[in-house]
Amino acid sequence: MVSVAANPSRQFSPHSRVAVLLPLPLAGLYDYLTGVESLQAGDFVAVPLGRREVIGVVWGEATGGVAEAKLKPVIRRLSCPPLPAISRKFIDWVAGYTIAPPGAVLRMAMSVPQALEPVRDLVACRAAVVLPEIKLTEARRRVLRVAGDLPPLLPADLAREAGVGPAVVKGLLEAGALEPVPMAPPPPFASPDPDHPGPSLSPGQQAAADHLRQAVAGGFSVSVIDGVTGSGKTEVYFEAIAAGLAAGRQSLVLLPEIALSAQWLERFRRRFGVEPAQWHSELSDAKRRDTWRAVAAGTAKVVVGARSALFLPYKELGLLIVDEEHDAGFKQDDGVAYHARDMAVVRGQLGGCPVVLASATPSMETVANIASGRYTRLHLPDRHAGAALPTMDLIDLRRDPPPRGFWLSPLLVKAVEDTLAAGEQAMLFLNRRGYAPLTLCRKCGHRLQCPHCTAWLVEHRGAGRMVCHHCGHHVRPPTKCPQCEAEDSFAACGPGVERIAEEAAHRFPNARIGVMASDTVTGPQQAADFVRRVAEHEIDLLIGTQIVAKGYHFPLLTLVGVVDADLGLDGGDLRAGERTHQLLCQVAGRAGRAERPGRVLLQTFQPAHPVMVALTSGGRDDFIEAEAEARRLAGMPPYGRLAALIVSGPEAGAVDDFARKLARAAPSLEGFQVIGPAPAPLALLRGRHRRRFLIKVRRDVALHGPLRAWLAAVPAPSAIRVQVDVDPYGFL
DNA sequence: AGCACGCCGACT
DNA sequence: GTCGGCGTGCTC
Repeated sequence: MVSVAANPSRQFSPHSRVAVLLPLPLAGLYDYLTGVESLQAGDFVAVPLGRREVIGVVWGEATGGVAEAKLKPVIRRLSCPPLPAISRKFIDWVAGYTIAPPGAVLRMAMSVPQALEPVRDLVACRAAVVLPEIKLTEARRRVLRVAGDLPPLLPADLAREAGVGPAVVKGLLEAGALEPVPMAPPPPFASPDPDHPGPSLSPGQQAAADHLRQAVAGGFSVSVIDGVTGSGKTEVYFEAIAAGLAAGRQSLVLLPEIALSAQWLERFRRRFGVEPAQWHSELSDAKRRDTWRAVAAGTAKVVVGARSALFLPYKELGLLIVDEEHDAGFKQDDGVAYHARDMAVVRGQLGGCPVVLASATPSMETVANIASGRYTRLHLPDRHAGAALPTMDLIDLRRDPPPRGFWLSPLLVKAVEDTLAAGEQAMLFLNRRGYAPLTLCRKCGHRLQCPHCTAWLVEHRGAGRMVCHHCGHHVRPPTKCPQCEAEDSFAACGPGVERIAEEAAHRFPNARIGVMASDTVTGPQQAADFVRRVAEHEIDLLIGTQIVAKGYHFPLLTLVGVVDADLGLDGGDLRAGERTHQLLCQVAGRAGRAERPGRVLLQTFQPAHPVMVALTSGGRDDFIEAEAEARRLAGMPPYGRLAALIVSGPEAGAVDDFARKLARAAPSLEGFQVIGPAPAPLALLRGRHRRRFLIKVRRDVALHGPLRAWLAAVPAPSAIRVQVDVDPYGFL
């Protein structure tokens, strides 16, 4: 099934055949006749498919497995630059590894169909010198006035400026009252200046930067910048980018939450004088199109983006950087299930260029790769500018519990009061959106549940809704219990950030409180605005979920209170301990980054848990060693390999039947263990019943071959979907 | 992924 | 009697 792109320079002469990869989840390549044009591998072509026209990519020689009479000719070759050979190899590799159809991977690389069409000459318009005889309506007058006052504008912009519909402008153009003027193409992405004066580096940073500069001059390598929050990892890898720029090659920086990293962009601008090209889901169509083209043309020298930026058609990528490499946001669970960090390493290998991973809390996978000598560790032990690491202390909730119906221990309340009294800022962290995670009836015990998922409905009091966090289903809070019909009998159980905000407003009546969660802060603009309000001290007490843990820097923030440090430890998840440790380290890093010392208080019921001990007695290495030992003994990643199969369908019975059939056909091989079927962690999701297999494979045993053969031997009925997740992370 | 074909309920 | 719901199947 893995199709390997043939000899990249291969030409396909007229009246022969080519294999074309279409950006669809089809099983393989489709053959076409070349027509009168000569083609080469990588060319974008329009081809007929059924009764529609689809754009695909010439992948190589025809596969020949289809009847002669079925072959149709290629319609035309697009004039855009061909998809580079490395991109094609990468797509094949990712498809093979993730057991996804290559076309599904190509689709990620072709997310901007408009970018493939020739650059359209934009035509602006200005008022004609000689006004022809036309009927002047009020709308037309406004347009002509604006056109006279402003430089030539695109018709759509002119209409907007004049406050009229586009038809008015069109009419004036046709009448000759406006005349078209050719407009300059959109400004190219400004080249970042490697010699722009930037901040000076500490000796430790300098040494790491020197190593990276050398790496950029060589071929494939993986370096890991391992440094506590505030140690200046970003400035170090900026020097690698500078070296890449000097060598005239492109660099890619992957961030887990690009849309929310206004502060990162600002740092980049300070170092290089301009903003980099950006790639994320909130870009406008026009911006996406221009960025895609600039990446393909090689004029976008530095791209910062979310994981999907990995699949852009770089002309000459010379460096990949994955910041916060431990972040679970790099794992895509739907569609093609891939981990952007791991695929970035593969992309570096295929392109023969260095890869840099950066984190304050490297993943167990990365730690293992450092230990085996595959990755080189660059350690930055100190916080920049001599700032001290925050002190971390536990609040034992068994000994110092909050009053009934409250969630903040008196010790934490006192600490917040002291901090606010000193004119500093505090943050309360709780990784749970909404008001309360569970609502039940006091009379009969009925719990409000999502009709489509195995999940409770979460009360969002601000929005006046009960929301399912898995499928988005929402209802107005019911007044009567759907089970026993008791009136006003509901009790909110447990806290979410909204409830903590309510408690904080009661405890700290004079504090200006701001809540930051993914449902209150949506989009880069709002995030930037919120960050500004905190930075300018318009907010005293910041209350937030995961989203506040990510890389923001607030000089006056000296206290972080973690409301529920145990959250995420239970659930039997393989990575629960690792993830909790990383998240809490990340959150702790928000405290006291300037000259003011920071303090972190962790509320826990399990003060003896290895994660809590590691956090408070500074034993990160001990924790990692213990975690690694446990994983090694259990044959779990990174010392063994996992794959997950999710079988899903609308009917529970049919899903079970098929899962049993799969189980009977499971390969029985030494070191290849099939566990399941079992109800998936979300046994019902979006109305689909789900069963899960876990495949646990020894490191020295092949995973892909047997897995592919197994799946091919048991074709799924059309109503049933089998999702494969190699190296699963979360719950899929 | 589209877009067909195909077979059962509420409309002109 | 038809319009149209979306289940199933194919596209070189």
